[in-house]
Amino acid sequence: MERRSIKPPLSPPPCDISDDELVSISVRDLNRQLKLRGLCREDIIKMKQRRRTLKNRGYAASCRIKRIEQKDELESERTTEQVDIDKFVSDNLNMRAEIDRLYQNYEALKKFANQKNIPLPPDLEAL
Amino acid sequence: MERRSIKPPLSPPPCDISDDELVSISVRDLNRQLKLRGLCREDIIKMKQRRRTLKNRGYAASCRIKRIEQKDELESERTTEQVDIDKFVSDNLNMRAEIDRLYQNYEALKKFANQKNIPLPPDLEAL
DNA sequence: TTGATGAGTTAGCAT
DNA sequence: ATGCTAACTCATCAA
Repeated sequence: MERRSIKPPLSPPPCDISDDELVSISVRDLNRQLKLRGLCREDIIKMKQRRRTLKNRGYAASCRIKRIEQKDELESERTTEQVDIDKFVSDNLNMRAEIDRLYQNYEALKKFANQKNIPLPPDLEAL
Repeated sequence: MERRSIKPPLSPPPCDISDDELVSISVRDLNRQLKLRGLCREDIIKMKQRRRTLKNRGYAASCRIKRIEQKDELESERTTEQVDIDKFVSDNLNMRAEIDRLYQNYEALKKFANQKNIPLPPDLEAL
């Protein structure tokens, strides 16, 4: 799966600065080093390009990681919502049962009153 | 954003077969064409490699599209679930109100019975 | 051989 | 200059 352990394929360094150093060093310090080692203009350009490529390698990696994280986040949000929905469904069933129970009780009371010929005040006749 | 209109960067064809032809032609027909045109072994290998690369270009594109589609799907599922949840929240509020209303009515009836000194059968005393 | 995918390179945009 | 991302190439794995 992993083609290069972490960075093989790049032209060999024209001098002895390692990849890790090269990407982390500041532009200022890099220029100083290059001048110090007395590299020719060509090598300086190559070095700068190598630095840019190494940086890009890192950016590409972050970009991939970010994509994966966003996908994972979406998936976990979806899972959470699914759990919430299940809870709501269950709550709804319980409440429907509760409504039914209360309604039955209420009707039973009215029926009881009717059998006993007890007139109910109008505001208690409502469904 | 789009660096190459759809396929520019590949060594120029060693003969006049276009990229589109090359990717769509069958291996069998390709071999026939190559023999017919009398290409040397080197060019044949190059041609095969160009074909493979063109194919890979297409695979990479499908892969990208697939990723985007999966993400879109996840997002739209999430949106749907969010709508469902909103509906459940609203339903729950309504049912809670309904339960409260029925409970108040029921209590009012019991209170009425109490005021009139009407004994209720035990099964109608329940909350 | 074909198709899919991770990693790396490059072009081009935006800051 | 720096960071990001789409498109591409290549290596590698599975079928």
